[in-house]
Amino acid sequence: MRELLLSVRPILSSVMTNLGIKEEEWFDLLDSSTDSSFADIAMPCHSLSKKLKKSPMQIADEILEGVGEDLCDFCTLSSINGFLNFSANSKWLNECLQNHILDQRLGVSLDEQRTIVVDYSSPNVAKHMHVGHLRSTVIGDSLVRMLTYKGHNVVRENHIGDWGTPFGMLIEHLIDVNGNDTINNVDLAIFYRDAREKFDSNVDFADRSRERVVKMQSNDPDSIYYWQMLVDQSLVHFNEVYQMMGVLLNNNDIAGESKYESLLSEVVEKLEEAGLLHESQGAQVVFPEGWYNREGNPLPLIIRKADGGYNYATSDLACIIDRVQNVGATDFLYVVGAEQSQHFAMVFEVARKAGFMNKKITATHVPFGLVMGTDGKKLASRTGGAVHLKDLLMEAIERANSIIAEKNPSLSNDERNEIARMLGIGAIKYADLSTDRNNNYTFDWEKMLSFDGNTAPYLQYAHARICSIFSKANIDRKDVQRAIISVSDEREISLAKAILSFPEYLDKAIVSNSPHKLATQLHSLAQAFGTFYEFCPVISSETDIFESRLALCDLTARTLEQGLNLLGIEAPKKM
RNA sequence: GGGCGUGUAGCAUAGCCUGGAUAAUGCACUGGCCUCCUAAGCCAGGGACCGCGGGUUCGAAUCCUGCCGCGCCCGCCA
Repeated sequence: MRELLLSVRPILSSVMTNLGIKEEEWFDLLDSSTDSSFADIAMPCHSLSKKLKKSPMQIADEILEGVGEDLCDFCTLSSINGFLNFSANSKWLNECLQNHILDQRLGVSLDEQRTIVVDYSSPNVAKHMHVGHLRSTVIGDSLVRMLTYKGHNVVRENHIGDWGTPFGMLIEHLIDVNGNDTINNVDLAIFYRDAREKFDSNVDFADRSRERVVKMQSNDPDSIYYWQMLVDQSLVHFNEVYQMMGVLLNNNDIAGESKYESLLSEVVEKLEEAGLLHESQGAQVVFPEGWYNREGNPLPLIIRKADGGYNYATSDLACIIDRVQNVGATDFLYVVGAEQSQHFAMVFEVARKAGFMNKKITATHVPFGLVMGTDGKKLASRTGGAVHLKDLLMEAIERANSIIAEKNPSLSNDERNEIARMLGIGAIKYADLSTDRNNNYTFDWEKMLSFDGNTAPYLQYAHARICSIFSKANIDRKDVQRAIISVSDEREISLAKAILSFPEYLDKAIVSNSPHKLATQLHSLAQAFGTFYEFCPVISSETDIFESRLALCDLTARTLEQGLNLLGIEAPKKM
C-alpha cells in the first residue's frame, strides 16, 4: 500500500508537527501493516512515548483526534494498543482502480534508464544444456524481462564456453569422424564423450589434440573452420532449448569466451601497470585483500597460468573492460550459482582496484542454490549424469499434456498441445522462481504440476477462468475499460488491494533481484480472485455491479498475465 | 581452520535488509460447499518454545554475539 502511504503522509505531517513530533521521528514508523486484518498501513507510537512522556495509546489517540476528518478521502483511521491504523476506503480504492484500468502499464512506473548487462545461461559448446543451466536461464530471463519493463536498456549476454583446451580434442575428433563438411544431427553428448574417451585412451590422439589447441589459439584458419562448425551446431541446440523454454536469448546475445580472447594480454598489461600483478609459483596472479587459503596464506586470483594459458578470471576481467568501454553499461548482473561467490567477489575487487570499473558502475553477483532431487541430493539422471534440459522440458510438457487430457477432454489436440507447453514450461519456471533463489530447491514433478497451491498452473487457472467469464458474457475486454468501478464487498476490496499492489512488489523484486517477491504477490492476487470468484457473481449481477466486477476481472487478468510474463510464463486463455 | 549461504507446524516455503500487534502461505490432515461465470476451485478447523544460549530494546523470527546442524567454496577447470 505504497500509494496510500504517500497520500497519507503529507496530511499527517501537519498534525505531527503540531504535536511536536519531528519528521525523522515518525516517517519510518508509518509503514505497511504487518497484519492486513488490522489495517493497510500502520504507525506504532511506542517509540514516541519516552519523548512525549505519554502512553503510546494516548499518543495514537491524540494523532487520531488531530487528523479528524482530514483523511476521509483516503482511509478510515483507528487506534488500538498504541497503533494508529489506516485502512484504505472504497472511495480511494475506486479512484485508484479507475486510473489503473486505463493504464497500459498497470501502475508500473518507468525507472531512470540505465544500461544493464545481464549475464546468464552460459552453456558449453559441444555439450548438451543440462539441469545445471536451468536456474541461471530461468532467473536471468525473468530479471531481463522485469528490468526491460521498468524501462532499462537491458543487454542480454550469454557467456558460452566456446574456447579452451577441450576444443583441441573436439576438433580432432570432428576431423576423425567426419571427413566432409557437415555435422548435422550429431548427438553432442555422445560426440563429447567419445572425444574425451579417445583423448584418455589414445596417446596419438591426445598429442594431436594438444597441437590443435595451439593451432586454434593462433587462429589457424582450418582449426577455426572446424571450431566454428562446432559452435554453430551447438547454437542450433541452444536455440532449440531456448525456444522451447520461451527464453529471450538468441544468437545476438552470444558473448562467448572466444570474444574476449584477444583482450586477455591487455588485461595482463593493465594489471601490471596498476602494480597489482605478482608472480607466484610460475603463475601471474593478483592478491586481493582479505582472502586467505586453507593455510592462511593470501589467496591469489590467477590471471595467467604457469603454462602461459589464461583462465576464466582473466576472461571475466576482459569482459568487464569490454562492457564498460564498448557496451557503455552501468550495471552488471551475473546470474551464476552461489558456489562462485568468492570468485566474483575477488574479480570485482580486482576490477575496481585496477580501475576497470569506477564507482558509478555496479557489479552484482546474483547467486542461486542447487537444484535438488526428491532424494535430497543434487538432481541427477538415473545413470548419475546431468539431466539434459531438453529431456526435462519435454517430460514437463508430456506430463502436463496427460493431466490436461484428463481434466478437460473437450479441448482439441492442437489446443491441448499448446496449453500443455505453457503449463509444463510454466510449472518448471515457477517452481524455480517462487522461492528465494538463495535456497536450494527441490525439483518435484508432483508438486510443480499438482495444479494446487503456489504453482504456475494455479495462477494460470485463475487467469483462464477470467477469460472464460468474458467469453461467456460475450464481452470484449477493451469495452470494460470505460466502466465505473465501485468496490464494496469485502472480497472486492481484497481483490482491489491485491491488484493495486502489483507495482510495489515488482519494484521490490527488482531491487533485490528476487523474482520470488513478484511471484508471491501474484499468488496472493490469484487467491484473492479465487475468493472473489466464489462469492461475487459477475454475469448474473445488476448492470452497475456487473460492469464494475467485469472491470475488476479485467484488471486481475491483465495483472496476472503481465506478472507471469515478467516471470517468463505464458497465461493461456483456456485450460 | 577460514569464507559465503542456510535453519520458521509432518513436509515445502514467505516474512529478516528497514524490529511493532494473535508469526503468514501452500501441500498433507479433518469437516463442509457443484440445479449457480471452469470443483484444476472455495469455506471452516487442528497443527510452530521461528536451530540453541546470551545481549540490545518499551518491544526480537527480524539487530548484535557465542555455539550447533546442513550446503557450497577456499591455487593454476569454468
